[in-house]
This record gives sequence, structure tokens and C-alpha cells, in this order.
Amino acid sequence: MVAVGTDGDGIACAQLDAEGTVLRRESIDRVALSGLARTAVDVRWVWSDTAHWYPSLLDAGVRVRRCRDLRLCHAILRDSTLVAEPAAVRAARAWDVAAEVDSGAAPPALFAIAESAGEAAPPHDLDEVLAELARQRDAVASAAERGRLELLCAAESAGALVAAEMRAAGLPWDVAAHERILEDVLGRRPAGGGMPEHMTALAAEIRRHLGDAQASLDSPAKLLRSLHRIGVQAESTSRWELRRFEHPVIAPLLEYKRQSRLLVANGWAWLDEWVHDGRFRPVYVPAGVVTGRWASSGGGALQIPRLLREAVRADDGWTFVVADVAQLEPRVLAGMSSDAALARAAFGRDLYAGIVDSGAVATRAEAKVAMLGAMYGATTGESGRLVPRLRRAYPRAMKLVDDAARTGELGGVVSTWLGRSCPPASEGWQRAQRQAAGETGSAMDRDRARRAAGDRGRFTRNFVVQGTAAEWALAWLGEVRSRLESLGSVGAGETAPRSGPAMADRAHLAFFLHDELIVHTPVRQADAAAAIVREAAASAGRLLFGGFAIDFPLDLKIAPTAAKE
DNA sequence: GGAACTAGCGCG
DNA sequence: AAAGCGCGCTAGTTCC
Repeated sequence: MVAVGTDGDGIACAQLDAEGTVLRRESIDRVALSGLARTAVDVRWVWSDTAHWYPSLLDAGVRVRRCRDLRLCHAILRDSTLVAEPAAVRAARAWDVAAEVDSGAAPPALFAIAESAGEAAPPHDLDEVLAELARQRDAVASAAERGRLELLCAAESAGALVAAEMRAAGLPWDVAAHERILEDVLGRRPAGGGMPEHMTALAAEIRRHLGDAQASLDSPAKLLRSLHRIGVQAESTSRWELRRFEHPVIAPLLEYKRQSRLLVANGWAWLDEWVHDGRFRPVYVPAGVVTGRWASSGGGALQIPRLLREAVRADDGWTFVVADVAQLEPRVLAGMSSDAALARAAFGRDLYAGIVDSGAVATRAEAKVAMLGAMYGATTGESGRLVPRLRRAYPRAMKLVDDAARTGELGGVVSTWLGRSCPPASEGWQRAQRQAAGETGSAMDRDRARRAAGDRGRFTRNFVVQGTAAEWALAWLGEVRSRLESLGSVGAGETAPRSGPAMADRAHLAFFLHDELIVHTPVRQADAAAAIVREAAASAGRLLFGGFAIDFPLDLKIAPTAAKE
């Protein structure tokens, strides 16, 4: 291990043995740091924050193999109920910082390590880095399931490397294809920044039906009043609500909303702002979601509409491996609960078909809403009605989510398979429960408290499943990343220079979204990359669930665009 | 003129 | 045909 941090005005490195004892410490300049990282390939780097240190190394053309991201691991260990002695980690409040929210306007300059003023950041000082590393080692050592926490910290740190690398590489984006889609759907781009052709025509038609040439279509409150005036008594202007009414205004209005959404979220302005030199480079925020899922900041990376997937196009001579896991969450639930019956239904491609085959429900559609209902906490409607059938068919799996919900309703904390714990009930939540339970609690207080308890129960019910699915995905991602490394580089004539100096010479991850990933690969490495993606999925399953036999089949294709056929 | 809010809809 | 989890983003609105 080599820890790196600031030291006065400069940078210093400390070489550590396996126990974390400092063997050597020396000042180092930034060029020498990237030189060291380039040559010392087997080192695990210990640093405050991957988002702070790694981009400049990538800009210098250097990948690192392994790291420990102290900021991310701090958050895990601070909150995990597996840690028996969390006091020291919890006391180190300087590490309680969320990810830097970089607007992403420009990649950080080479070796620019100064924080922008006022931006929260973890301590980068080497002495403090070493102190935090020691605290974290002690915390893990005190844990009941130390292997799980170690695995989680390693996977989380590997994910942080992937996030920085994917931003450096970017997602190959075909601007012309995107513009073709915009013109197909929206019509010609307005010259002076006005409304596109098709939207203009739809707006005129809608206003004619509304009998008001000035009607506002973009303000929900005003639009609702206009609809009421012509007898459409909708309660909101949402798509689901509007669909219930039969009136000639509805169809053009729904189409207008669809187009407006595309224009506003991913129109020409989005292209100008977010796609440069044939790459979309969003900021990924590992563990940005409370469950451990990634978030993103800027560009809406996690909300790219399916319609635009065909604008995701590989470089010349390169192609994609596009893969996603079918029904990840129920599979993970089977693994966590060792529910052999659910695991049996999960063998093969389609878990929902497996549930139907087991006789628990009659149709695939029923299996799906029932399973989602079980994991989200549905109580009413078709979904709520079907959940009891799953309870009979898969009692172990259902007990796990039901127990998580019960714990949450009572104000307790639940944890994922590898030990990420959910936040405790807020002060306001507990106050509401006390208020309702007390002598003076009114019916309204009790109602409010019951609702809050239910909300928290559904949150904790879903937390264990969503969070463990995020852990499986991190393990998959990390395995893909390290196995791609072994593919070796391609010749100078075959590189993808727009992917950045550190990523251009071989197959690399280009996109990740909860349960799917895209590898951008030279055509001649595509088959090998696809095999790696499959092997990594199997490996992730073994890593989390050991000998328990649960399948994680992939939908995988090798194709130059990300469009789903 | 900006912060904080809601509505609505995209993704899993 | 829609209630049940987690997000980010934009525009409109409200409030200071």
C-alpha cells in the first residue's frame, strides 16, 4: 500500500506494510507521483478521495489498479451496525463530507488539487490520511462480519476508480444521429430559439380545442384550469390522469408533453452543453444514493431516454458490449435469504416465468407486479392482492423483506448483505411516534405517525434489496474492470484517442446504470470483452453468496450502438 | 434577483 | 390500469 496526501505545500507518499505500518515516507512532486503510479502497478493506493486525486493521473495517461477511497469507506464504517466499535471513526467528523458536486463544466486541470473555495472536502493531509486509515482498520477489526465489510470497502473503492475512468473515457455519442432523432420527433430546429415545428403545430391544435389562443401549456396550474373550462375535470395534468379522459384535446396534449420533455431534457441545448468531441462525460457519484447506488451530477446521465440509445455509437474500428442483468433485485433477494424455491424459479433467463412455472401465480405480468409489490411494500391494488401468494411460495425471501419493513416501522436500522446500514429514523420521525403514543395524542397525530411508520417500513424493506443489488453490481463492475486490464493494449493505429490518454489503448467501461453496463472495445477484443462481462457476473454472484446457487443471467449483445432491438 | 418549493417525467 | 422504492433535471411558482 502507498498512501498519498498533502504535506505542507507539497505532496508526500508513505509506503505501508500489510499492517499499515509506515515503512518509508517521502516528499514527491506531481510528475514523480504519476511516474510512480505508472510503474508501481501492484500497489494499492490509499487516498482521501478518488474524485480528488485520480482525474489528474488519468489526464497524465495513468491508470491505477487498486485503491482505498477513505471518504467512501468512512461513510460505510461510520454507519454500519456490523461495526462493534465505531466511536473513533464517528468522531472523525472532518470525513463526513458528501461527494464534491462538480458541475462538470470542465475536467479538472492537470494536477490542480486546490479545492474551489468553500467546497466541502475530506482532509487530504497525509498525516490525517494515515490516521483515518488506522481508525478504519480498527473499525473493521471490531466487526462481526469483517470479511463482508472488507469486501464492501474494496468494491466501493474500485467503483470510485471506475467512475473517474468512465468520465475520462466518456460515452461515445453520435451527434448527427441524435440530431436526426430530434428532427424526426420534434421537427426542424427553430432558427431563433423558438419552438420546433411539430410542437408549434401541436400547440396550435391544443389551443384551438381549449378555445384560448393564449393558453399556457407549460404551467400545470394554468393548463389544469384551461382543461376544466372545456369540461375535462382532471385532477392533475400528469399523463396517467389525462389518459382517463376522452376528449379531442388529450391526444395532441400528451404528444406535446412527450415532445416538450425530449426538447427540454435532451434537446439541442443538451447536446451543446454535454457532448463535446463525440463524448458525453457525465459526473458519476458513487454511493450518491442512500442505498449505495450511484447518482450522477450534470447531464442526467442516469436518465438517458431509451429513444436516444441509438445515438450511443462506438468509434470506428470499435464496438460495444452492452449487458444488463435480468431481474437483479429478486435474484439478490433469493441469495440473501437462501430461498431455494425462489432460486429455483430464478434459474434460466426469466425469473418471472419461473415463478409462473412454480404455480404461485398465473401469468408473467402477475409475477412481476407481485414481486415488485413485495420489494416495494405494496398494500393495495392488484400488486398488494398478489403478494400473499408469493409469501406462501417463497416464505424465506418474503420473511426477509417483511422483517426489514417491520424493523423500519419500529424506528430501527437495517443493513445490506455486505453491511451498509440505512440512516436512523430522524428526530422528527421519533417525535411523531412519541406524540401519537402519548396520552395527549390526537387522532390526527396517530394517523400521521402511522403513515410515517409505514413510509419508513417501505423504505427499509426496499433498502436491503436495492442496496444489496447495488453491491452485486459493484462487484460485477469491479471484476469487469480488473479483467479488462488483462486484455492488453491494442496497437497505436487502433486506439480511441477521444477516450482520453489513460483509457484509449484497450477495451474499457464506458457506461454503468444500476444493473447494466457498456464496454467500449476494439472490434478484435469484443468477443473477449463479452466473455469477461459474463465471467464477471458469475464471479460477483460467488463473491457475495458463496456456495448458494443463484443465477445472474445477462442480456448481452455486441453491437456498435446501445439501442435495444 | 435568488433560494426553496412543487409538478411532472425520464431512468433503474 | 396503476400504487409501492430510489434518484436528477427543468420550468413554473412562491417567498424573501
